[in-house]
Amino acid sequence: MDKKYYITTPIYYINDVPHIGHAYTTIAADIMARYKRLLGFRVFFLTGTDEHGQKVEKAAEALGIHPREHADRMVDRFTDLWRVLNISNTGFVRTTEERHKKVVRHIFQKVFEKGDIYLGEYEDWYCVPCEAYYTELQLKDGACPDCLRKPEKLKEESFFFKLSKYAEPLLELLEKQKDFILPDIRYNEVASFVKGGLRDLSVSRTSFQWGIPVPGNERHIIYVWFDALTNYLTGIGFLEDMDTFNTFWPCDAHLIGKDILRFHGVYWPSFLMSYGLTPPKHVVAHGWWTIEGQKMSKSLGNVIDPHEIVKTYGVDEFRFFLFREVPFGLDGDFSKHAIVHRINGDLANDFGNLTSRSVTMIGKFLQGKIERPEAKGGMDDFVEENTMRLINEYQKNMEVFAYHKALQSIFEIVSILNKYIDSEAPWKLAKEGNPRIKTVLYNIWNSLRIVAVLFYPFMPERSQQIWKAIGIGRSIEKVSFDEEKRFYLPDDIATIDKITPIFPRIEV
RNA sequence: GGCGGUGUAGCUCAGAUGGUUAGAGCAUGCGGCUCAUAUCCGCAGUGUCCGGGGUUCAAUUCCCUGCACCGCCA
Repeated sequence: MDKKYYITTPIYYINDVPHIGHAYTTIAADIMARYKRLLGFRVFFLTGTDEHGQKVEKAAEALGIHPREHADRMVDRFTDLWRVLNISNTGFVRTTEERHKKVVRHIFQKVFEKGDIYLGEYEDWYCVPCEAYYTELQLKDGACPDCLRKPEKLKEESFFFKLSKYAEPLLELLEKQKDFILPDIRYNEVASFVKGGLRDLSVSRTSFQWGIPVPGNERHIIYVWFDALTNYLTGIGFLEDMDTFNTFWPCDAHLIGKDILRFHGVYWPSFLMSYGLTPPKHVVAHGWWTIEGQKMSKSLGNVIDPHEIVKTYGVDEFRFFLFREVPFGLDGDFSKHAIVHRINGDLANDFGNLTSRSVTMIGKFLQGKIERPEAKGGMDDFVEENTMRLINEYQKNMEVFAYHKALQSIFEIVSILNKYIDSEAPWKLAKEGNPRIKTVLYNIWNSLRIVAVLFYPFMPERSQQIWKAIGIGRSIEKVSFDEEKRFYLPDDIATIDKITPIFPRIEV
């Protein structure tokens, strides 16, 4: 059976400058995409940009240009960053593309014909910067409860989606797919929201023009979330290329920030059920990053440009830090001290130094040639057994996006290897002319090769460098995980010599 | 206000269907090695396991209550 995997990031709103939060979600998706490819899956990895809405319209107006032109300028900021961060997406949707508008109109039309969308009227307060609607009660002293800016009062004719009709089906979905929402801590949040009763959702606006008009009633623009969520269908060829679409739908995982959980955990599956498509398998919500202990905000001026971090610390180091530092799902704090600490402690001292000492010993004691083991003893079996055990742990954790735990498993192997080197003291075996030196270095070489594979989804470039350093010429991204997760002796290893540190210490 | 969660070593956290010495990483102190990026390895710790009450032979682990913090909703 053909193994396939479909993973998405949200489409990012082009009015924001890409920051650590965007990078985080996208790297998280990239890690899974790379991991699944190693396992032999056909992966579709989709990201994109959300380009409609009042905010874009107003920004363009302020610049005196057409919103489309504004969007064209802004979208590069995202694609540039993805290139810098080594994002391996296979698709990219812009909501202004014709193929997308076609899909949105189609879905809207069908859902309307089914009777799940009807014309009504509502009165609400709308906060333009937040793109959010509030009832009179939700306002805080007449201001937006989120950003405290003054909202606009709206009384409009609007199309409504019969969300209320889907409370029961949603509860059934949540009951049937206990892992629909990941991590667990977010599950109740969605469940209790649904249990609290759902009111019908306004899915059109007449207050601005920049968007996709409602079919048959062009005065109305389709609500940004109805428009945006639908990108997950567009991206894999819905309507245009149904073969591809049918291969990859239903989606395996939508990665999102916790702030848009409701849209993905409640609205999106409802839209899909109404249209008649299977809801996604998982919605994975992660936490937020603070910067040096403070909430990220434009007014504080502490929004960090990911380009800067990459320039200072390196792409892989940045990718690594984000998932090593914080349990996936929880909030985290980004600070210079923390990233330097992680790089020096985990990467330079523990892992990098392990690589250096291993490579050097193979060069010195075996003249750069790994050989088949002859005699066993000491901790030899312990190393192989535990490497195998920890590979399993790693895989279990990767499957549920517990990246931090997966990384912990890798570092347990690293730690075992450092202890192993110490207890077996290859330099002594060499001096004694003990043949077990071959066994010990064979084991170290094998574990190290595997560790590089395990690290690969997180640090693709560094992993490749390590493979090269231990004499493997193959491209690490093309290997089969199952082939590599065993101890063996390939016949095409290059001579192994010295290396310059792969993760140099950062002196402070 | 309603629902849910959390509160364990200096810091970040793990953990026990209740039962002998409650764990890991980081940070701190001491010792060892020399293959290695002044890296690595070993040892040493310290804890009213949030407060109060209850169930029990026995609770930090279960129940109730209080406090603090967090999330979602209104």
